[in-house]
Amino acid sequence: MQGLIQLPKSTRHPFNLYEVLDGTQDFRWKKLDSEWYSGVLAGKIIHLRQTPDALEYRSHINIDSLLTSYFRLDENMDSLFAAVSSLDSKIASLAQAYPYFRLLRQPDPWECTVAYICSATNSVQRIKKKVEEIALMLGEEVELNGEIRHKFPPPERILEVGPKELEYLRLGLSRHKKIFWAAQRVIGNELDLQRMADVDTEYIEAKNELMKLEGVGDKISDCIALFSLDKPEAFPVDRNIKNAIMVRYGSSGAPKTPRALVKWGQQRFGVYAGYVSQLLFQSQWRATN
DNA sequence: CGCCAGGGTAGAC
DNA sequence: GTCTACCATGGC
Repeated sequence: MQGLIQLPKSTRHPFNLYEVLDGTQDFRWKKLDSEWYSGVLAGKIIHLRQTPDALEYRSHINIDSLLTSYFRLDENMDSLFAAVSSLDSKIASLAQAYPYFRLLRQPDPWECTVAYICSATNSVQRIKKKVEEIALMLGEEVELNGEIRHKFPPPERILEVGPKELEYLRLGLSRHKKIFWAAQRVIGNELDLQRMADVDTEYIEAKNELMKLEGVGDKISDCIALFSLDKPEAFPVDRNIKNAIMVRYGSSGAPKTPRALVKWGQQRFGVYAGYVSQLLFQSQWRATN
């Protein structure tokens, strides 16, 4: 079927599909041609393009609510940025410099967890390649308009095939074992990702639970919490964020150790910390790519 | 060939 | 609490 979703009318922060999907948060989007993108979201294959005032999709079922949630189309970016801008003038100018900025709400915390375990010490291109290879090898096939993609394999599937199978993918840093152990914890109910995504589960509890996984420390747990668990106070700090902060605030305006930077960001930006982290990342990313 | 990338970890202090 | 060598792989 085809679907059409009217886009929110914001002049300051208009929606731009191509800017958003070119971002580095969700690794499974592919360009089909000059207009259409292909993705696999919540186990559904989706084709997407933007018309002047709407988001157009092809899929097997109605995914209006899935896409509205994913792109946070019900969120008013103007008032969000007005609120952050009032806290900090440097962030205010970043919001102006990156009007197409969007924070995605990824529907599958398991996929997000595996993807970000793969992200450590890897380039975006390589993460995309490896995540796609995991889906290709172990995920169920899905088809739309002649295009074949694969769902991201659930933890059950990882457990079923064991770590050996993943080893062939050469994920590096013993990640085949880390992903297998993560699947074990999820299936054994030691880690309840659905509960972590619940609004009643505090950010800090979700983060502590995630950090019990091998290969998940401060930065990656914050990425998972921010991107797929709806915890906006998460403030992932990597080299890009650190550099972006150093450039703007200097050594006297901000701390230098990663741990202290997390605390600094969260105290300064509160429930907007995650948005600010992504904005800072964006600026650094665009400057070096 | 060797060097580097760069987040997490264990072990050092 | 902080510092550092190491991890596995691929790009250069």
